[in-house]
Amino acid sequence: MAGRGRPRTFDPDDALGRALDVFWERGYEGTSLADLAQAMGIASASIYACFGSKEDLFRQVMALYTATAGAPPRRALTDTPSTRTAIERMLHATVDQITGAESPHYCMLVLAAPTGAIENDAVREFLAEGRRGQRAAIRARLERGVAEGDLAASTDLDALSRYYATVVQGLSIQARDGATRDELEGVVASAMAGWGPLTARPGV
Amino acid sequence: MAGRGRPRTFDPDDALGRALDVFWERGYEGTSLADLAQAMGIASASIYACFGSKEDLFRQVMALYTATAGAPPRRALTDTPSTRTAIERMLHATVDQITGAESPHYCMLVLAAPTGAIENDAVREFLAEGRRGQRAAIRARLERGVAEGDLAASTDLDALSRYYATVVQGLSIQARDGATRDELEGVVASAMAGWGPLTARPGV
DNA sequence: CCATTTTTTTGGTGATCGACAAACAAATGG
DNA sequence: CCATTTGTTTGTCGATCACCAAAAAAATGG
Repeated sequence: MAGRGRPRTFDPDDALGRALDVFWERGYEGTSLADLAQAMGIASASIYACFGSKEDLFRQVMALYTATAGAPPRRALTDTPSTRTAIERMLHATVDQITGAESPHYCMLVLAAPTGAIENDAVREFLAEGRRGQRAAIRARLERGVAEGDLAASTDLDALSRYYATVVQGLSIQARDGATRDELEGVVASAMAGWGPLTARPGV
Repeated sequence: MAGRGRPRTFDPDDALGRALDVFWERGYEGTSLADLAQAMGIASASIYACFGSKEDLFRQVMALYTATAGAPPRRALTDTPSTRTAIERMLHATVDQITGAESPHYCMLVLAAPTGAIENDAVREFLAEGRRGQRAAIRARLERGVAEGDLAASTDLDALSRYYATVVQGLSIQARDGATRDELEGVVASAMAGWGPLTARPGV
């Protein structure tokens, strides 16, 4: 085993983690290959040999990001029995994530590349697809609530899921602007205040 | 009057409007001076002579943006007697603004430069300051509601203003991802559903 | 030892970035 | 007509962009 040629002098997983740090701090377009090469401790030619283009590397970085930073909110959504509590815990997990001391205060899916040069359209669409996935996950959880009799069948799942997706994404802007964890908990509490009116059986 | 030297061959206000279009489409870092020069119909040297650096131009563009695109939500906030209706109309005006056919579907204050290279920190802070102004305007309107007896004095104005600012900013992501006007109206309605619980006098 | 395979190192590609200097053009004041 | 002032045109600056070719290095199989 172990292949034939010259062995790698770096750990690709470790290098990917360092690339994540840089992309997280500066966004997609704000990060240059020189930045990446320095942070990853390898020459840019090695980046191309191991990860492909800058865009390829970014997609692999986002896969790592989704698997790590994205896990807690996703788990809160699926692992909580009560639908209402599932949404609430998902929001709290999001706040936790974007106010941590270890990393920049925003969700990469939301702010790593919302605008930019035309040539990077594919990257923006890639992230937009991820965000649509966020909303789809929320909607799926609400559907499950209806199926389990936890939520009135008359609930407007489109509106409700989009509403909470909007809050999740707005939180990143707030955190980026310096809002504290406590302040964002207040936002979450406010966002949950509408749960009763929004899920009540109409006309009953 | 009319100065001494050679007269300008272009209208600065018109050129500023064209610069706004480009910055709006591609964000701050995604827009190059070549893009601007072409859209404004003048050489880049003329841009420097008339507007200063790229950053200077962007600040003037944002002043124009705030005065035009930013006016309807701002007016809805101040010109509506009922506090609740003022917030609601502000949200509707925002949805109107970011789903218009004439311009990209997002608020520049929110998405023109949320992340990017370190050298553009000043621009990001400039926009962050504008966003904090958004929330301050909402808060000021709520304070007025309290002063006018329209809102219970016990209302948590910090949390409430931050909550609606979060929704306003989240709407830009939703619109950018293709949400229709009707879908965003549903988000606004959902966001307003919490108004009653959030403004009720506690323990009464 | 040698051929093969794979990675690293080195160095540089053309393109584009924001910004500006110098030369030229068009107006006014005298 | 001429000096002055201001704007435009032209050309280009050094830096940086994403990307890659060529050569050298380090492993394996025979």
